[in-house]
Amino acid sequence: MRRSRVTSFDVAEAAGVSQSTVSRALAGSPSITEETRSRVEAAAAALGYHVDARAARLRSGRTGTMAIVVVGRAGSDPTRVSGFHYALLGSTCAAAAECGYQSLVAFQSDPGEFAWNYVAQGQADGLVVMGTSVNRAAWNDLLATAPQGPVAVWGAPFDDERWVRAENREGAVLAVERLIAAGHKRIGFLGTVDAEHPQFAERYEGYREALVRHGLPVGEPLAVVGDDRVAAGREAVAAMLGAPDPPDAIFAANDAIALGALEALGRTGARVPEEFGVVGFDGLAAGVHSHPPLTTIEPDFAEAGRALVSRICYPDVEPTRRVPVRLIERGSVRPVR
Amino acid sequence: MRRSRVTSFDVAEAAGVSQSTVSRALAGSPSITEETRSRVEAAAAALGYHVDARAARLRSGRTGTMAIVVVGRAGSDPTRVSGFHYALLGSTCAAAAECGYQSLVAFQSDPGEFAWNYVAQGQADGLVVMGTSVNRAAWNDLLATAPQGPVAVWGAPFDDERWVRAENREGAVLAVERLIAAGHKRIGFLGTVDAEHPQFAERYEGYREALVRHGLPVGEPLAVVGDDRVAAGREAVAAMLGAPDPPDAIFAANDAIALGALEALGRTGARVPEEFGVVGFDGLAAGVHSHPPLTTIEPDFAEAGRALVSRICYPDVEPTRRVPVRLIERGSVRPVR
DNA sequence: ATGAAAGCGCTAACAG
DNA sequence: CTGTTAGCGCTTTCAT
Repeated sequence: MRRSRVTSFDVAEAAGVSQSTVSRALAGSPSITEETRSRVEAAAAALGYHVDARAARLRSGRTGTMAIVVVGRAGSDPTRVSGFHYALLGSTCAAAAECGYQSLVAFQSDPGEFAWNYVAQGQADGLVVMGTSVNRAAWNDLLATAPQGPVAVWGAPFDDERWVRAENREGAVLAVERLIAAGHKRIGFLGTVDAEHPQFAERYEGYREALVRHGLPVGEPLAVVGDDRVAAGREAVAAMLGAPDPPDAIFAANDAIALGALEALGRTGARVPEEFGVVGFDGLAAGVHSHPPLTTIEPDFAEAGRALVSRICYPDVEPTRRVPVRLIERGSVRPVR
Repeated sequence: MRRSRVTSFDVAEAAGVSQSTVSRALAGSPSITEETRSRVEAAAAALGYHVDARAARLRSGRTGTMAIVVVGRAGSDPTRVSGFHYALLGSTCAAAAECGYQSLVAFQSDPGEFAWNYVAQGQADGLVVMGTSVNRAAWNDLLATAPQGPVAVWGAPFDDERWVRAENREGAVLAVERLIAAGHKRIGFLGTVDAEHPQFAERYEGYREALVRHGLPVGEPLAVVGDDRVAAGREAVAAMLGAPDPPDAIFAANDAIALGALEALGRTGARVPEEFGVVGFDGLAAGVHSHPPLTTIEPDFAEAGRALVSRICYPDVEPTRRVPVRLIERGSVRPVR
């Protein structure tokens, strides 16, 4: 006859204390003698006891869990989520663990699977949403639902008080100054700049700022069309090179676009980095193996995870909204002379 | 004065039914009139009521949650988890959602953070573990802990009854036959084959089988050393090319090794794919942007996720252990003449 | 520093 | 088909 679940009462009996003492001892309450605590811990270990999270959560009202939603492109499966968002997801889970939180993760891309009310359902204490800005339906649904509890957002195509972002402007300045240092004079910007792409707009701002500061011509942003950024980058580069007075370097609004650009450049026979420079943004792992390897601006992922998570773990402290970035030298810009 | 949480009693009162009817109606019990159900649903919506998962879980004993642990390399952060495991993680979360399960995910790489007893703690109904086989400490810890509840495993360096794997042998046959079709005669195998690498051993088996079948010479597996597979692949290829009678094509045990090999090959000036063929295994996204793009064997990720998850959702049905694979033609093998 | 008692909000067994 | 009732196992007052 199999005994039912070991409860804190069983441990209490074995340790010769009350059930509430067991609870306190195992929860690390300071008002428990070290001696009592170790007796309780020994009894718990002997019986193979584990606090039942279901009961603890019901009673305390907290869940110790963070809901993390990764928004993908409409109609696509999680396999095709960008490496950037995977890295950010990983860092966010790690940051949550640092705060003693678990991570409930959901990949959502299509209407019908959108769900944000994890807090209302008692599944989590807060919500982190990250993903591609191109999925308007998802972001609109998030806006319309107005989930309760603390929320932190990365990648939304709108400005509100909940976002966390990379230092996009500063990163763009780094990128462009690197190209300038390599001797490039006509530097183009690859990326759509409009209200739907606030991150790209910030990067364009930094691009402009750096060029103006150095007295170099500022190009119009060359819009990339389509949700497939790589393909978009490929096509945009073709358009750019076909125009009169083409650039001799480009700063791409992100690595996916830059990777597409690199491909197209390779096909036209442009010599990168000897004659043509390329810098991306995001720190994509795929850029390590591209030809040539992609020089890029990488946000500090660990800090990004912490910034997102701290809005939920520490809702009362002033939130960090900007995450520092750094230049990763790989091989798509020639060495500084 | 803020009212406390809306409960099923409030909904019951508003709908003029008993509390248990509310519970049944919202849980989709078939023994509820459609008329009653819609009245309850209307009341619930009007009050903004959501079933409290904490209470439901305590009472029912189930959690509707799957714990997914991603094992990384010792001392590394989640940012450096392989793209393969990210894709598998995504597919597993998606498969869990298909079964109506939530996914609690944890990245673990170092002793001190290992935790497998999610079921004992009432956090999940089962456990999926995936990750790199090189982290012996983690896998040993898993073995030693023997967590309760259903468990499914991908990537462990040992054989037991819980693993799920790709059709490694069949995939290797596909890879090697593709190289043979391209006219290659001396095909090498890049990867360590020993008890710690059961997946590589299976791939070597398929490699051997295909070559024997076609009457071609079977090479010894060329061990790759170090946990960084890319670097290992780079070095192994150098060794292979330095040996007498070097191969004119290689099948790498996985894409990371193949990517390293491609790099080293490029540096030595070998012309891939015109004179030298390379095929990898895993379907890594980074292989899309390598030079040349990497031809590879890709497991069906969606099926992999389902196979893992079904061990937890449907513990009574005969589990699927093998996941089908397919050849992804990219560009590292020349066209069939 | 510890014990006694209450009750979190729900599901499920049992009636009717 | 619906109502009544009894807990699930814990955390947290309130005592002592």
